[in-house]
Formats: sequence, C-alpha cells, structure tokens
Amino acid sequence: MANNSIFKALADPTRREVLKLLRSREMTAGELAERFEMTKPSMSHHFALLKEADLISSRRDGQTIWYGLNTTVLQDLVSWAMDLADPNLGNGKKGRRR
Amino acid sequence: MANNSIFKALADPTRREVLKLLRSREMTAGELAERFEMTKPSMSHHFALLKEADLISSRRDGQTIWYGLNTTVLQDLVSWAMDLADPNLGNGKKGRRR
DNA sequence: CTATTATTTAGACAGATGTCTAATTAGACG
DNA sequence: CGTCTAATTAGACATCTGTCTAAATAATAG
Repeated sequence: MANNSIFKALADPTRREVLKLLRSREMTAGELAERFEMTKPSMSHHFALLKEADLISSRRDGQTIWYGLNTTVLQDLVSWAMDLADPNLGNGKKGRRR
Repeated sequence: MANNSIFKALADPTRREVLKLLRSREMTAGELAERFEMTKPSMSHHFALLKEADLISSRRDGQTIWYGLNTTVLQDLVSWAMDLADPNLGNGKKGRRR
C-alpha cells in the first residue's frame, strides 16, 4: 500500500482535478474530458495512470466507459500521512502496543 | 494548502524515505545522505524540493545543517485525501451544515 | 458492410526530473 | 590567511512525463 504509482498519479494537477470531479458521481471518459482544455487522447492517458494506481475504476457500458473514484487507496494515503505525522497515534503495523 | 509542490515532492521514493527518517528525530544533511546510495549533491537537491514544499524545515548550526519534519503539511494532505474519499465527513470548507 | 460515435493506442516531441562531476560557499581551527 | 569539513550551487546529460496529431479499436445503427 502507498506505493509509488499512487504518488506519481497524484503529482499532476489535472489528475487530481479528475479525482475531485469523480467525488460526487461516476462520469464517462468524454464527459470528463470536455471539462478540461486538453485533447481526449491526453485525458485518456491521465485516466490510464489513475487506473494503474487504482485510484479510479472503470467499466464499459456500450460505447462509453464510466470511471469512478476508488476510495480505498485514498484511505491508505491517509494512513501513510498520519503515520508519518505522528507514528505513535497511527495504528501502523502490528506491535507497539503501548 | 495541498498545493502542487507538495505532491511533486512526494512523488519521489527517495524523498519519501527522507521524510520517514526524519519522523523520529532531526538529522543533518550528511547524516541523511549517507543512508542513500547517491551523491551528496543529489541528496541536497532532494532536500531543496522537500523544503520548497515545506515538508521539512532546516536550521544551520555551525557547519552542519539540521533538517526536521514539518507535520503541518502532512496534516493538510490528510484533510485533502479524506475530503476526497468522503466529502460529507470531511469538514472541508464552510457550509453544508446538514 | 458502411458510417458514426466513443475512446484508446501509437508515435513524435518539447520540457521537466533525477543524477552526476566540478566548482563554490560557509564555518571551524591552526 | 590556509586548510579542512559540511553542504550547496552550477551545468551537463539521460530518462521520464505531458501533450499533440494520426491511426486503431469497439460498439451502435442503418
């Protein structure tokens, strides 16, 4: 968990914006793409990276592909950051049982 | 908060490892550098990026420079990720008072 | 099968990033 | 000052990344 592809995926503003849009609901590739001033192939590339990091899920419905937010990885990120900020409070790993 | 430089800084494994080392205590630039198979100038570059993202602080003591972890930014990151994972629970922004 | 729509894949390319060596700055100490 | 140690800055260079256009794949509808 909290592997490199996640941080790489989050390192781009466009991709973080995509995640933000997917917060409320699933959206199609085209629907997402038209919100950015960028070509569809470029957006498609961003989707691929987000998907590789498992930050989003995808499913095909006919011609369109729906993307959705995967919150599990974000929760891992929260754990990672919290553990870094305060190793004592974070229930990271086993042991260290006070 | 949660600006681009933070995500960029976290996108490199070496830099995340540096943060991990600084969890327990402050360390000097040289002390940190010798834990990695990389030249000091390269490490110095990583320190600079971490510092620009305000993920670490630095202070000079004689010839040596001590680096320390800044947890504030990490807490911002936690908020950011939590809000993304569940906009209702996150106390993001004002309003939405149920 | 052909045409249309939705989306991705392939390939090119400029610019960003990580690393190195060499040079520089900064402080300590004789 | 001259020298040593700690660390950074400068510049070069290969690789990675984000973007584009053109082409390909996939599904739908005549």
